[in-house]
Amino acid sequence: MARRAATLKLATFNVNGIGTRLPHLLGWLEKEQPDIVALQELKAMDQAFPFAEIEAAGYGAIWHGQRSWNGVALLARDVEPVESRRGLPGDPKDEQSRYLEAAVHGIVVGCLYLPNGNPQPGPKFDYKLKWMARLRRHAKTLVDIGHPVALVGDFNVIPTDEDVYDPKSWRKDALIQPESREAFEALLEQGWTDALRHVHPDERIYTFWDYFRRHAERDRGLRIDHLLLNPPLARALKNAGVDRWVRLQPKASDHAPTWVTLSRRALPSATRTR
DNA sequence: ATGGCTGGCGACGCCAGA
Repeated sequence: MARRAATLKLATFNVNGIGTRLPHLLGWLEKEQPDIVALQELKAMDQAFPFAEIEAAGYGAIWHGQRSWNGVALLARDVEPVESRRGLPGDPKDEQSRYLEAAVHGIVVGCLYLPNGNPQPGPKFDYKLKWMARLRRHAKTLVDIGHPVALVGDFNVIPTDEDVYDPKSWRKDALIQPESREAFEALLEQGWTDALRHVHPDERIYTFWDYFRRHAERDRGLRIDHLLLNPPLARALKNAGVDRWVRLQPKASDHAPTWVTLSRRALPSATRTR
């Protein structure tokens, strides 16, 4: 029997259309073997989610689709995620599929697709800021529960000028506005660790490159996909990175899978025994 | 300062993304 790896790999990947990107997703799962995966921008209704192919790859899954836009999912190697929440609390009229939460391998994982907010100013930017306020309220209930929690996904926020190849060219964009950054900062101040920045404090490291001017090949990108860890989970953090090779493939998503590895020994025993 | 690419939708151009 194969010995279990000492680390657990948790990743987030905005696929920009699960239909078009299924071959990329399956190729990446096969090569990198993540244990937990949060997906965003399925751009597909529930019945179009390719569960058979994902299950054949060795993953259990839950998903929350939507016609044309949005859509989030959680995958777990060898097990079924145990859903704890579908939709962000705080606005019963919000119809957009942007939040899904589950217990997976002993960790509570919130998968989120934060609104883009462009153009700003305007109603879409207002929606973004309101959504971030709701996320902060919900995150506050999770950060101190004394159990490992991760909030991961496409946050659509460039936290600092070190997280963008050219801040000037993004000056008017919703992703870089002071209000967006302050809301993200306020979230971190609850006690969350920005895992990628924690592991790489001084490096330029991007998770998104737009489709223009060969920006991916020239590594002119943004860091907007984040993995936030609460204190019990941050203690288990071993490494973090971006699978940029996925972005350099033909017909790729504009985002790359972004991940952390976690020491199983530093996690509660439930994650080590079955 | 602007436009450049891409996916989904549903029938060729439009909306949304970031």
